[in-house]
Amino acid sequence: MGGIVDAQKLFDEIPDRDLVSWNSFISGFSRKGSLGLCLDAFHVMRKEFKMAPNEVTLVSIISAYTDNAALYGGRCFHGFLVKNGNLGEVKVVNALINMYGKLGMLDAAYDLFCALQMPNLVSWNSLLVVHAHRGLSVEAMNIFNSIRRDGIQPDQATMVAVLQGCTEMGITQLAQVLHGCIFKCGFAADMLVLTSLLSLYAKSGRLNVAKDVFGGINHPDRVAWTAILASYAMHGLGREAIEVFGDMVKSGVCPDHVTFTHLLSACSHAGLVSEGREYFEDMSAVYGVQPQMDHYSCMVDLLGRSGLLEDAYGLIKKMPMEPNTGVWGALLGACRIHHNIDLGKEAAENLFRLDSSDHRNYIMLSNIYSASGRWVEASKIRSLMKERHLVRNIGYSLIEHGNRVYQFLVGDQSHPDSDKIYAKLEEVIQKICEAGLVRQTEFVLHDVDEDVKVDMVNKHSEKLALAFGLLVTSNDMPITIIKNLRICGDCHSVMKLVSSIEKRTIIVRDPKRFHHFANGICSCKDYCSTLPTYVPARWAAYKYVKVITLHNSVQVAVLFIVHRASVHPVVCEDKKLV
DNA sequence: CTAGGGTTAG
Repeated sequence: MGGIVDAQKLFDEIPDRDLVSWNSFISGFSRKGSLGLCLDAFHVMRKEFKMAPNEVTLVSIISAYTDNAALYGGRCFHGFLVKNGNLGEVKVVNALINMYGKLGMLDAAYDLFCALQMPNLVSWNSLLVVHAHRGLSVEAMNIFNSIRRDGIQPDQATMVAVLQGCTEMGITQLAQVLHGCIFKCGFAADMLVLTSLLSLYAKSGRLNVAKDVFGGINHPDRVAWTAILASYAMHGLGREAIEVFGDMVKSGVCPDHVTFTHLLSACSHAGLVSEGREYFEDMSAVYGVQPQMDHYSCMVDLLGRSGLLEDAYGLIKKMPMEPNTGVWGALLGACRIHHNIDLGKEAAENLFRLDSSDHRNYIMLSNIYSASGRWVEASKIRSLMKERHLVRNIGYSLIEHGNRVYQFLVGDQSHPDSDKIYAKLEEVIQKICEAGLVRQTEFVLHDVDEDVKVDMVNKHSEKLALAFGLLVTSNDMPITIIKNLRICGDCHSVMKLVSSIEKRTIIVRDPKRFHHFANGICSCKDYCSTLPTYVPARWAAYKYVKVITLHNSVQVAVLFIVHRASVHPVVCEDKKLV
């Protein structure tokens, strides 16, 4: 809409047409997210005022490309910079590293970094952050190691990024080593770093250690309080999360929208419907936080899970904004639990309308149909999925033993002791079947015989990891399994029974939360998923998972050599030992 | 130029 004219008119009102004015003008547009105006101003500045940009100008423009996810334009601009010899300034290259990293071109980011004569700490951090944000834990650790090996003193941003990068793996040993680094590098009293650390511990299954780290923070702020509250919620301790909320308010720290998201989710998973309703009312009335889309999702989830499907639906109808996929997804999930096909269909239709590229939406609807024996409809959805090339992917489970992390895929036979693992699994399953295990196979999407279904379910990666854990760990240690998918209903029942029959504590982290199994019950109060194992889209970016998808018999072990408070993870790819 | 906490369908 006449961008150049607007930009010029606006600029005419500024008295000093020097570089500083131009830069503040351009960075203003950049911050507001208007890439078009940003470029118009740049054009006018160069062509009409014959002004040469400096690094501030260029960084603002690159940021605008990044924020607008304009990869093509960004690459052209990169070419323009090369042509004009503008890449001498480290800040400009750092901005480009950030742009490529955020827009998914990690190789380009890496190449730019390597071409730098003198990378500064921000260059390193940018490279680290883009890998950490993609969940590339091993790469993030390698970058962190390089920083330490080069004798560079990491700063707050480095520490935060490496801690975030490791959360995806949820490896306790890694958290402990990084904890050591934090002390060694002088961040023992840094609230931002400690907040990330407690979050990492919580996500590695060590809620108690997370609690200790939180206890060591002087005057925790809103974010730190929210992090510990979220940790309790994630571990299924709804009542405790509510207590934390009370303590937070008592200590004079104001909750914000993120705090309420976790609080409502805690109420939902603890089945505390009336408390959740109260907090939903209070958040705007008492704390001045207006409910956003996420809070409506949480409320729909809370009401829906507890069986109040009509209330949940009523809330959706009353929402002041157009419900998004999250809200409909929460309703659909509730419909699955309570077998409400009509409402579930409406939710699924809305999901299709809003996003027909997400394979989860197909699975959910297909699942609703197959759960009620409507195989024709279920198979229609499945073929639609196939038609649209929405492929299913592989699930895996990680388990620590010694200094190694073992990864099991669905039906994995690559472990050298695979025979023993399968034998142990069979023995355990037989034992718990005798104890009355009811197999849950309704989430198998294929219309096959019951015993085939049981066979498919028996090979789930978490069951293999569990059998491995039973074989190699001592009886007094909990078995901790990290999964890339939600745990399925059958595995969930198996874990519960094994915990009571074998008298073991089993901890399973799925992408959303923890399940603590002990004495035949689970901390999630059975609000678990009952879905087949599909990899969510974001996992497709994982390099080491990709390797496995290509060669099914590759065993990946991440080996950590702990060496003077620095970690050197090495990915070993041992071919299957036949 | 990097920069803490993130739930809800899987």
